[in-house]
Amino acid sequence: MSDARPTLEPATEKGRRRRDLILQSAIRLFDERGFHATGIDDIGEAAGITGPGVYRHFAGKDEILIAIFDGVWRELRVGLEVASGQEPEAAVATLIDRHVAFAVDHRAEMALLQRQLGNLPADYQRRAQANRDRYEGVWVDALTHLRPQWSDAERRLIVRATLWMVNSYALDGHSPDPDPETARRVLTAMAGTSLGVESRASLRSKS
Amino acid sequence: MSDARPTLEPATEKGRRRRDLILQSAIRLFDERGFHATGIDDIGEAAGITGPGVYRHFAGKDEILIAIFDGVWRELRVGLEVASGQEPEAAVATLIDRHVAFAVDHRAEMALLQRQLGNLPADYQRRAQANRDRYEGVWVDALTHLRPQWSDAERRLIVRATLWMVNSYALDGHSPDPDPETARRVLTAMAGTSLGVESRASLRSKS
DNA sequence: GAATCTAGTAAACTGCCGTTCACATATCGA
DNA sequence: TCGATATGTGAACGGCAGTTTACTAGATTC
Repeated sequence: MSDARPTLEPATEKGRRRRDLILQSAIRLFDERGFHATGIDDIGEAAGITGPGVYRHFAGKDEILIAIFDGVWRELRVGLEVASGQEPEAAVATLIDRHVAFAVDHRAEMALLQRQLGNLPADYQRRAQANRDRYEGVWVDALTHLRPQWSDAERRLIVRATLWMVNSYALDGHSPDPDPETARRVLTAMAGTSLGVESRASLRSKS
Repeated sequence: MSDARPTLEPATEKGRRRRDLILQSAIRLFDERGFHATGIDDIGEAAGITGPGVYRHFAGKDEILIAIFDGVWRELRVGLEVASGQEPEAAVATLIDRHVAFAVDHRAEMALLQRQLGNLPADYQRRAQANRDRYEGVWVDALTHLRPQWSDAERRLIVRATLWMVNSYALDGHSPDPDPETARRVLTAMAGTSLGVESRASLRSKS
């Protein structure tokens, strides 16, 4: 028997490389043209194969976007772990630094996460929402120790507003591209101010 | 002869009402389910007619979204005009107040503008980009007088970040809904801080 | 009060696009 | 060397959803 459903876990080195190529191509194309405007054939072609070949690596178009999102969450979780051992003020500074760095260094992925989530089936959207709640929760908790005078709803609102603010760099077009270093510096300072952490704080903690 | 293309400008009062119904239904549905997940039949049904009936009022699905966007821009432009006669500091305060008010009072429309623009044809996206540049330009200009020490690229970056921050209220789900008044107050203060306008300033100017 | 225009319907059309199928090639362990 | 598995191709399929068409009922006008 030869045609029991294919594994979809890359078995060989070649398979791993192709899978990565597909993911990188999809990130670029989804970001440039949007999820629906990008065809499977486009993704395949950008990855050096034909459209149907993509199905050797992903069960469907949705799965590609899901894999991208999972990668983003995996990366963002690292920031949470680094911050988890620190005092509230240093923790917030770390969270900001990490998030800003990721948003600046991985524009397209961050933009996709904010814009294209609505294109996935509802059950995955719930999973993603749980990820987000957990991520924001850590920010809110750290802030709770720092600004107990704010209400819970206010802290949540402020954290969300701050995250969107930072993500703006990823979301906005690329017109008069501010160089990444400037963006990193300005956004870090703005986020610190928003959360009431003195910019001094966000400037010192280097990982 | 009876079938020269229909006008598409509402001719009767009934037509005007139906057109508005379609627009309001589409705003809600596009926001809840996304542009592609919402069918013409869904929109028609929500507006009390069948799918094809929508084509008596709009030339196509795209045109509905475009009409929504044009409405948003029309409304936002009013804020620009109000601010245009004022001194830089008051102008910025007015821009903030107006934008916050619109984002809080018209969550769905603002969310659509940020999220669903990518679903429209490229030539309309250019038109929308021009609208946005003009809108942001007024903010940047007012800020130029206020904070000449910042570079042009920095000002642009900061304005965009601030706008995304305010729009966060419209973009984020509705989970622990902070009441609109709190949101308005907090976001206005945060925006003022981001732009270096003392919150005192943003608190006084009431239209 | 016939002619005309508007608003609406049901049914059919159509093109796109994700997906599946049948088949080829190559890689590789035993 | 040989079977098994992984990877890839071209062609076809199938369904959804936006749109068009032909037709009807109501309103409006002269």
